[in-house]
Amino acid sequence: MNLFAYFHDKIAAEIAALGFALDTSRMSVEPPRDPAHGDVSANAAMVLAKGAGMKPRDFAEKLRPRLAKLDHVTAAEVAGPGFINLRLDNEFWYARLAEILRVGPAYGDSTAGQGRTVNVEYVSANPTGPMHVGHGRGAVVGDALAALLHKTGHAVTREYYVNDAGAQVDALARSVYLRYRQALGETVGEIPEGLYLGEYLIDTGATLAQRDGKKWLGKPESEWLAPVREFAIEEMLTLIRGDLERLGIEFDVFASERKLVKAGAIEHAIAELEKQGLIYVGTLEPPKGMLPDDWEARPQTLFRSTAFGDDVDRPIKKVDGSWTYFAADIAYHWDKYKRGFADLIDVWGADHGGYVKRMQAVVKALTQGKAALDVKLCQLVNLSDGGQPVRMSKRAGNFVMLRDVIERVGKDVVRFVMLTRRNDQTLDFDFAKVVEQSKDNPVFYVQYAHARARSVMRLAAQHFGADELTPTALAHGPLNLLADADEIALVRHLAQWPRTVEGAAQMHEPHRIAFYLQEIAASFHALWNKGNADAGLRFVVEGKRDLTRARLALVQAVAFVIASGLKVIGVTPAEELR
RNA sequence: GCGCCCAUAGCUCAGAGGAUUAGAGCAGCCGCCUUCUAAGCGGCAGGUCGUUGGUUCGAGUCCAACUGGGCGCGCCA
Repeated sequence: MNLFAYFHDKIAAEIAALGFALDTSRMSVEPPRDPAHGDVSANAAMVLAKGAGMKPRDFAEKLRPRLAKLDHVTAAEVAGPGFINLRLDNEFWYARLAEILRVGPAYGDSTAGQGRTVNVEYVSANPTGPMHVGHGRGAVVGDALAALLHKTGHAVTREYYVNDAGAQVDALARSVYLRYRQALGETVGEIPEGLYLGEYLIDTGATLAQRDGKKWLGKPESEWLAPVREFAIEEMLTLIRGDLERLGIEFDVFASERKLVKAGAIEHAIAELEKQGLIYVGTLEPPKGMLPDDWEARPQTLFRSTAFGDDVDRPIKKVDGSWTYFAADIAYHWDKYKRGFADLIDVWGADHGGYVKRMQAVVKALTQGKAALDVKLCQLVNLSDGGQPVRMSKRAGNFVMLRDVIERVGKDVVRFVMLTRRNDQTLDFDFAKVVEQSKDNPVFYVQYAHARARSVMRLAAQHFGADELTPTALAHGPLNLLADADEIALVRHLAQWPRTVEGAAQMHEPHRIAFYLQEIAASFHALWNKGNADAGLRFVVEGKRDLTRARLALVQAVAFVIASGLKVIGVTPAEELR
């Protein structure tokens, strides 16, 4: 259970019992910043005193005795401008420990989402080549966020938008055709401007040659473009699917832009906007200060996104009359809404930052404000190897492929490291550092804590029967023998897991999970080391079976919470490290 | 020029509008292995939370302006 939500309800009930009909939704119940102030801190008095016609401290004093009588509360104190701080007895923490053992890695699961439908769209890399490291960051952030929302009781759909229409896939088809001719013995020379240079396309061209033989040689583009394009997209998606599989990511939906276009979804969406008077033909002001060389004023078909907070209205048609990418994205987001999603989340690269406002504007317009779109922008990943920057150039086609990174450091390392920074901070990824086995490496540090916990349990198995070490047996053990202040402190910390999960889910910030796990690992390593200094504080104490069982309960709970967190991140907990 | 993101210890970064004392890690200094993994732990030292205003009982957190950095800026996706 989220103990802070629990006490929020308790406190709200006591306020009601005092005869006040006040809105307690603004009241926060949190851990105090300074643990010396207690276990639970409520700002009720400051938020509610005005409504009750009282001074905050007077209100707090009136409420205090009632809270002091709540179960497991040993003290209620009024502090500062009117905080009410509660201290809880050890029994409460033993109950939390037993709870963790009872539910195992499902600890932290919550119904906060109330089954709300959420669509998390991430990766959505163009089907023009394998995934690179930047895609990897978005992939991990999106996937962990989806897992987090699932854990908090949302109905989550993981979705990948395939940009299989438009100029890029035409360029892909031409690039593959070139490699196809090459595979059949032609000399193609320099790859022309605008085509893809990636060496992976050599294989694709060869595969096409193998499948179709000389069928397309010497034919006009109008004949081969469509079939080659279809073939190439499928090949690229196979590559991408392979990359995702290596990362352990599985999508529920691959949404095809081409299918949407074919079904006339763009026309429908634009017609809807037109009905609302949000489409017009006009001429935009040139961007100030940075004028494109070939700029000339011309009338365009525009979406009035300024009506919803955007800076300028946005074109939905190109000069040749075809739809812009934005127009397709309008249709796509409306489609998501019509499929029943009230909450939309897009995970994009930071270079798409300029599109956030217009997309949110569209979602507002098409759903009459009933759907919310949150866009998580992921900053760059700076690759280095032992401190030496790894330079990438898309132009030269030598960008570092995600699969190579996974092959070198492993899926678990990639996933964890991608969450060691907020999504909107640039991330340094050093090949040498992330596989280092030291406390400087957060992945290792957390894995080591889990492995240590498992190691203790294995050792304990030599002294106890298997039936004595099951989580249930441990939960029913003499937990009250846990008396060391650091042991209780660790239980407290573990008991914050549900709140951490709910907070991270609500704020759409999966990195918080990685940070929390590092804290738990640190607490556990510290406790472990107290056993080095004082043998009486070791987890397994010769001749003290009851005390040992109580401590094993704590050790098992640590393992469960770390496993619970790693599951959100998509990392396999290590049983041992070699 | 405009928009978005960012600015917290020497470095890399956390920080849900709250309390006399803003936290980690690294680097620095001093310590801890006869041991369940020392692949670890403890301690010391280190801060005008970019600047200036504003809102509030209260601001690292919210608002505005400014300074500095990243990303982007009509018919690419």
